[in-house]
Amino acid sequence: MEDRYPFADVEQKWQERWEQQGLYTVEDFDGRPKYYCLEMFPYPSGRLHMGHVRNYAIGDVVARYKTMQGFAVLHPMGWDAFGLPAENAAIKHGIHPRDWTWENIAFMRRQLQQLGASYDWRREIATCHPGYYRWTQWLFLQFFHHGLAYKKKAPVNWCPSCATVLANEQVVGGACERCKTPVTRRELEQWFLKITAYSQRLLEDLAKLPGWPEKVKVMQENWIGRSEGALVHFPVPGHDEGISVFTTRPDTLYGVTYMVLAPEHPLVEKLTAPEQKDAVAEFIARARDLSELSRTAAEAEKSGLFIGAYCENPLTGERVPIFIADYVLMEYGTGAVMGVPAHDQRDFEFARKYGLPIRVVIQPRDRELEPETMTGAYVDEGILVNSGPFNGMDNLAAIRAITAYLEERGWGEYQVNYRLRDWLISRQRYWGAPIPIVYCDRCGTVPVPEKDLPVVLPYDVAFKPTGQSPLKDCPEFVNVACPRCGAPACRETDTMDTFICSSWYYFRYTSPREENGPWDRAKVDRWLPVDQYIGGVEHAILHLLYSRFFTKFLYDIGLVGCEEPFTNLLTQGMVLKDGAKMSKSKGNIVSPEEIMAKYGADTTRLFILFAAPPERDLEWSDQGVEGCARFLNRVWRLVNGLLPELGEEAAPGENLVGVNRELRRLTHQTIKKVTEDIERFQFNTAVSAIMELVNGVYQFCDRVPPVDRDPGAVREAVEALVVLLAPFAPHIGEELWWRLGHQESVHRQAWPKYNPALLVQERVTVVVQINGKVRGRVMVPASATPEEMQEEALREPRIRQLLAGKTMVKVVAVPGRLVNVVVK
RNA sequence: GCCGGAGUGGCGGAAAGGCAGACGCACGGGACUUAAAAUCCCGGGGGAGCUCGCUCCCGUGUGGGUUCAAAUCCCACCUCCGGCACCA
Repeated sequence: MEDRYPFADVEQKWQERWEQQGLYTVEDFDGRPKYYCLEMFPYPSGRLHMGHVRNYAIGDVVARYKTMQGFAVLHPMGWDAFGLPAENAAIKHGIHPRDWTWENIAFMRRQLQQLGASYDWRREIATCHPGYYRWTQWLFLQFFHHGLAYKKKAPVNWCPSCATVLANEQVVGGACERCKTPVTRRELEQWFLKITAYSQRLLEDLAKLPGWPEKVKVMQENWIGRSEGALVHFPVPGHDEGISVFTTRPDTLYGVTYMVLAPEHPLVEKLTAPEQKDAVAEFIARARDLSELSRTAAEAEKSGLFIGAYCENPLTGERVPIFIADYVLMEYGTGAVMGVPAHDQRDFEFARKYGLPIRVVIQPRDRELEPETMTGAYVDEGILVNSGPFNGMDNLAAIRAITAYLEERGWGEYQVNYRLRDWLISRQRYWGAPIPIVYCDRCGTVPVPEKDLPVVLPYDVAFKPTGQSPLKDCPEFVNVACPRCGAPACRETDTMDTFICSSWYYFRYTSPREENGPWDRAKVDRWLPVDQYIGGVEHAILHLLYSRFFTKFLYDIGLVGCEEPFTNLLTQGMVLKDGAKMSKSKGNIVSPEEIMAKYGADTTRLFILFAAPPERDLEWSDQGVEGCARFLNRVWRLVNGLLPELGEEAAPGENLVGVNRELRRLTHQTIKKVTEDIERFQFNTAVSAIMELVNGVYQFCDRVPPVDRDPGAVREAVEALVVLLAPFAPHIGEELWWRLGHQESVHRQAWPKYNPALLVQERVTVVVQINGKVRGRVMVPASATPEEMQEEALREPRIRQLLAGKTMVKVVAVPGRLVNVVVK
């Protein structure tokens, strides 16, 4: 008999058969309730890494489990196929991005099939396919027609190494997310999507997502960064235009002793006094040269410069000196900040450095602040002083009162401000979806008509990171007749940020080959929203926020019926080796190919699911993998060894007692545990429970001679084992299922149900505690009442001995668990 | 600085207020074998006592609290990880 599971043969055999049978194809309308299980699609970088394996192993368990529960499960896979690495490969290795990408896709698709993942490959999509990006372009035009795609000249984050613009989201700590080069600033004409129009809804609707991890919701909340306050207008004597500032603390308005503008603020040039012009110009030049990194670097000294001009505090008519300082950001608020040194730490430091007055306008209730002796700003609550008509008012009340006062006089208004900025989508790159816009001298900016989509990427293009799109050097692409007037015109040569492509792919899976629109509405309504989305936490902000934005927009224009795309979200942890993320530079990469070649897909999957709960980081262990291989061999031997005595289908005997009854109890207990654990995504403990079942059946066989075994009870245990294991280790599950005499895939079986009556034990051991410490245990009938348990516990000689001479204060008895005797 | 999350044996981890350490890895002992591998069985939190069966004490980052009972709940603190960060 084979004593080793021949994984290579078994895996290949079943993968071929599953494909022939179309085991994983799902029809759109088949009467079953739907379940949409989605894993984040990969960038086709070349080959799978362990993070992918983890992601797709988790998704596969969920998809198989839900299928066995009777759902029609949509479980698709595709490729986030546009992006920079393809172009870098072109530059480095002289291979065309398109060819490179399609080769990678072919290789990685093969790897996913080898993993045994249950995808409906008929629904495969790739964002770089014209049949897909045609609709990416079409969706861009919908944004355009609704005024949510616009072009403006803007200071942008520029990566000198990648020679491209980066979205704010792609700048991490002042450096390029991809290559870590410090980001600099440039002024360019760029396309934007107006995500800020959805700030409030993106924030509010987080409350409608109870199935998302708190962590992710908080990260999005911080990213959107809502703050409430007032917009206050400070007139500048001698000028028509005043300075507007946003403040969250209008209650401190009487404490303003200076004003600061961002160096880029348009008013700086107009307001600067003649004698300060040179100094200001020098200051601005220095600020511009500083990269974003050093400018925002930690607690850098705040430097500023008086521009020789004054504005007026609208509440007091007081003269307020105007500074420029690089700590004020043009991108946030109005690019101007009022300085209240007494009640803002940053302003306090700035005022001390430049000798500006500090005026206390909020006094704490328990002491008196003196500007001369203060060592820091007072930012807590208190009572207003030095604040004209508002003296004596509680500062929280004063926020509202002063805002109302400003509004009455037209000096300001209540305002909500967001940190979120519009989404810059232009990329000066080749390998992306072309922005479907034509520039005509006569007609201006003209959208490409829908009938002319897709705007196809030309194949013959030179790849040089020049800072402008390689498409600029491609006359066949650039030169086009204006769609409106027919005159010679030029195409937009920038391509779209790849995050656009991945913001709507989950809709496309429902109708992947649809030609009359981005999707078939009935199919989107059938499948969406995604019931379970699974992927890395690194997408907590970017991808997930953009996808939510797209969905809300599409809902508003009537193209989809849901406002949130992903009902439940599981963010998996990283795969670590020696405590660190696997990376080339650390040389700690474990390749899935090698592991799968050595141990097979089932062992690889099993280990990765068993080693840690899915949300936590997972420490790779070669010995742990070895242990999982050993376990599958153990299952293999157990089931094959029992085959001869199992015979035909047989129901477990009625009213079994003793060991056979105990075996049935173990079987049903395991079904219960595994079901509950999968429901809450505790795959590691689900696998443990299956291991315990295997250990239990081995022990049963060891202790009970064949004549005493109930064949039905044994068959029940073995079949439960195989069926419960199947979502985790689909190949060995299938093979053993057929060996057990079945003629239909294990993956089409109904998920087993446990019988509660069989879980009940006649007698249970309960712990007896004295003052909370375990001092003994007694056997009682499972149905024993607290009183009976107490009686039984107090009859126990050892307990009586320990209680001798003590006064019993009270006794707590928890049925089936314990008796606790409290004594003095 | 602000916001999250986590700290449990040699290791990965388990315990949804009720026997801390399931399951697995590593380790030790035994069986099988000429031998090894594979496999199977048994044993492991720390300390102390002893009639060798068991008994007692201490143990879930630290200190306090709630409770008959706390890894779990509350308060304070320490450490590590993640996110945001001159946000006005």
